Amino acid sequence: MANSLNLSIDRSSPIPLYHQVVQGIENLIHDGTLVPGSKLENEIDLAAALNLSRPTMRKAMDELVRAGLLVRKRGVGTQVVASQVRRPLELSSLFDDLSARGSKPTTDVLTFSHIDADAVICEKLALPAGAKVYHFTRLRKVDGKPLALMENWVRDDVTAIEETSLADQGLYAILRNAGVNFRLAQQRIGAMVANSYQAPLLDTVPGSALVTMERTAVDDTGRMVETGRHVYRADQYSFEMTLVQR
Amino acid sequence: MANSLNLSIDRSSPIPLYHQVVQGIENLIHDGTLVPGSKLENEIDLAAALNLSRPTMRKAMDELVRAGLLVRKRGVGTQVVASQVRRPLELSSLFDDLSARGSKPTTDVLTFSHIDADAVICEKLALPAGAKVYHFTRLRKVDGKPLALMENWVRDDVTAIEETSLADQGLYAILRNAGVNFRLAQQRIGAMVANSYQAPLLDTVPGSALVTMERTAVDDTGRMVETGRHVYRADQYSFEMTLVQR
DNA sequence: GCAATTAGTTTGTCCTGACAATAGGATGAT
DNA sequence: ATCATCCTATTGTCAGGACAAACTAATTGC
Repeated sequence: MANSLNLSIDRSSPIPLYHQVVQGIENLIHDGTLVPGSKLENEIDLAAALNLSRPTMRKAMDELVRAGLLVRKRGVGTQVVASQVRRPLELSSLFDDLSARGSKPTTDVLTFSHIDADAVICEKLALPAGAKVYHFTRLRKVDGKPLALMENWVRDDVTAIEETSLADQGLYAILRNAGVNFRLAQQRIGAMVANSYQAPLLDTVPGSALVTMERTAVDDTGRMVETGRHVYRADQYSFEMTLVQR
Repeated sequence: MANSLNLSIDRSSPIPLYHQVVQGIENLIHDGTLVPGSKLENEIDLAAALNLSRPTMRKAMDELVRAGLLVRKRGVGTQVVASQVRRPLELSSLFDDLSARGSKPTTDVLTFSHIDADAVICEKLALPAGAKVYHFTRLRKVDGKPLALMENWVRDDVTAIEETSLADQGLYAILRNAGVNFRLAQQRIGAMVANSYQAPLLDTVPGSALVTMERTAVDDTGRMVETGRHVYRADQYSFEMTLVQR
């Protein structure tokens, strides 16, 4: 069972060795070479087989354990988790997620303004009173059918935002292009029933179930760049994630 | 700004050094000694100040970065994230969460049976056809008010479950006591509107919003031990989490 | 004055080596 | 046969060193 993984490591590549191992094992699990429940060789031998040091091998396996693909037990070994693992939902935008799945998301910009932030928004973005922010609401459709109604506030000292660019691409893509490196986000997921404003926009009826998501995103300098409140049609969207015990 | 952290490391303690550092810095952030946005000393000096090696210091900081408390940038340094940090919601049970918050959760066991798993459950728990499982539905109340309606299936080869013990403690506590070490869970969060069965149990009206959660938990041997479908009153519960970019 | 180069700081990656802790099976004694 | 003990395999923790890459700021050259 414990066959040495058939991986190729490119030491001249700019991408870190441990990350190459992560991707390699991920692929082996995805294409079925590593079947769920099977045991891996011990990390010492694996490292030797790939001409890597043990810490590097360990770092790769750590990532996979955190991602929920592997399970380790001291004195026993490492196993492939028996589950059809979905992407552990990292910090990404809805637009990117949908695009990656092959759907074609479109965006209608419903409102767009550059305004003084009210007290609540100043609080959420840790801005001084009187700061200005971009505020806009968008309707996200996929294959022509409405999926999400999104309201966002973005601090205006990171980049200028044009209404037209919001129609073309996701908010996160715009901010990334402007040099913003997102690091983490605080998120809250709940539920509500559609009101008479939301229902027609989402092509549903008042009283139908909606998933709500509030998020505030922080960049690599510790600034809170963006906060927003989104609602999704519950029959077309839900949040999947993998929780890992530490 | 860059004052050496005032931490005490106990080398004789059984808890790992890096974890002591994690807890120490967590406490400093919580009690306000390390204010949001402030810069930490560089890892080399910090390690030296605590008489630790750099890898150990780094491992501690890695954890804190993953937990969303710190933000690092090459060539620049490490900062405390400017956010009112909530617990990143790990793999824990509702019962434990509520208890930790000081609430007093109670449980009504509505149904309890030991049955043949149907095809869907066998699929979810990766069990062979014809395997038996425990199936039960519970109503979780806090301070006497209903909060969640929970339906669960547990494979029966991990431990025997008594209906009476479910009323006293959380499911995860029972399984942990039986020697089950949970490692990860796949989770999906969505929304629905209360139907005529759920509404009276949750002390609300049909048509009100509910948060739905489906979860399958895996233990350290890779077995899928438990799967369940829970619904929560949307006005009393939501899921909070911190997403970290890797 | 302004841009390009350079130097210094800090985190990122990778290596080697060592010992500890745990799980599980093998072994031995009762 | 059953229980306790030992042994082995494997992961967990920790140290110390080396170089690379990215960012900042100062210096230099024009």
